[in-house]
Amino acid sequence: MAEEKLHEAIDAMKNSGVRITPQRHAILEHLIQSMSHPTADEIYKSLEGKFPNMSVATVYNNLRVFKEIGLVKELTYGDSSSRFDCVTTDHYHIICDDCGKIVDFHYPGLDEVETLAEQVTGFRVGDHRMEIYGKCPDCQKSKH
Amino acid sequence: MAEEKLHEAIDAMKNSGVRITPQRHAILEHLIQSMSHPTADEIYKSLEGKFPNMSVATVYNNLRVFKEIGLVKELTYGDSSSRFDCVTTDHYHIICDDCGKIVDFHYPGLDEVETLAEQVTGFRVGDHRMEIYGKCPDCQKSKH
DNA sequence: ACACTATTTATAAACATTACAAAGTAAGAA
DNA sequence: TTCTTACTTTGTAATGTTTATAAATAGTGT
Repeated sequence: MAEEKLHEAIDAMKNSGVRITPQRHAILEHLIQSMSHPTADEIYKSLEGKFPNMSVATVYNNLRVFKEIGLVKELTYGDSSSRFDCVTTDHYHIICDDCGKIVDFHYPGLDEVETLAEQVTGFRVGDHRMEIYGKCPDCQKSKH
Repeated sequence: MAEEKLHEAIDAMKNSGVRITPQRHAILEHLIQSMSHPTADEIYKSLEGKFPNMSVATVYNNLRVFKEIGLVKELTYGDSSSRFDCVTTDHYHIICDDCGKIVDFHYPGLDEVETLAEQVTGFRVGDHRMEIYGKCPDCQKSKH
């Protein structure tokens, strides 16, 4: 499953003429395997073991490359640092206001919204993002 | 119209026990009158004339206060700096991938999505945000 | 294996945002 | 009105993320 996605991603890179380096391989693998939505720094730290000499710049560079190919999406919430999410299936995120937990949330998609937006604004729409905010079950229990 | 909104905002501040300073008044006024979605720095610069001694910190401090009262929303896109939007009526934003222009876009709201999200994830939902991305009419013409 | 070019690395720089302490001021009480 | 107190502002320094740069390195097609 994860193997499969990794191969697909590598194929996408080949098709885009992007070189496959060990660092890129590892960053992608981490993004696919980790169920979380890591920051650039978290990725950097978690690969320190395998790549003691890897630079933070490499992480940022490659996340940008992945974004440009469309393999990865950047999530900019209120916090200081961006989070990165492997684009696999269409899904949205629901975020806890208290503890910051991010949970994937599948929804049919909002094609009608995109269509209406095109008509109203004259834009040619390519994409959209949505996040839902609330209080996760754990934080609801600990009502302080 | 703008006058009215300003008064409402000031009342909201009074009710929350937040002091009304000239700086806060000016920042709010600017946010309401400007049809754009300014960054903290843009607000700071545009008030240089009236408040030559105002600190950037004041702008940030007060934007945080306004956010806490619910008068203002912070918009974090891919760019480096956040943008701030006066909460008036429910609306979404459509953003040009090329030139970064932000256009307001009214839509009935996505209550069903919130409801479904509650059921699926167990969160208690409070809010959501959505942005649509595309190419604005101007940038469509100048096909480079 | 070679050559060409993209990529990595290390470091410094840029940038937005926050922290802090001292000076100033809004707002209610006397 | 004046006083008092706690909240705000200011100026500056610090923090933290992200980008720029140049030299060293390593993929990839031939």
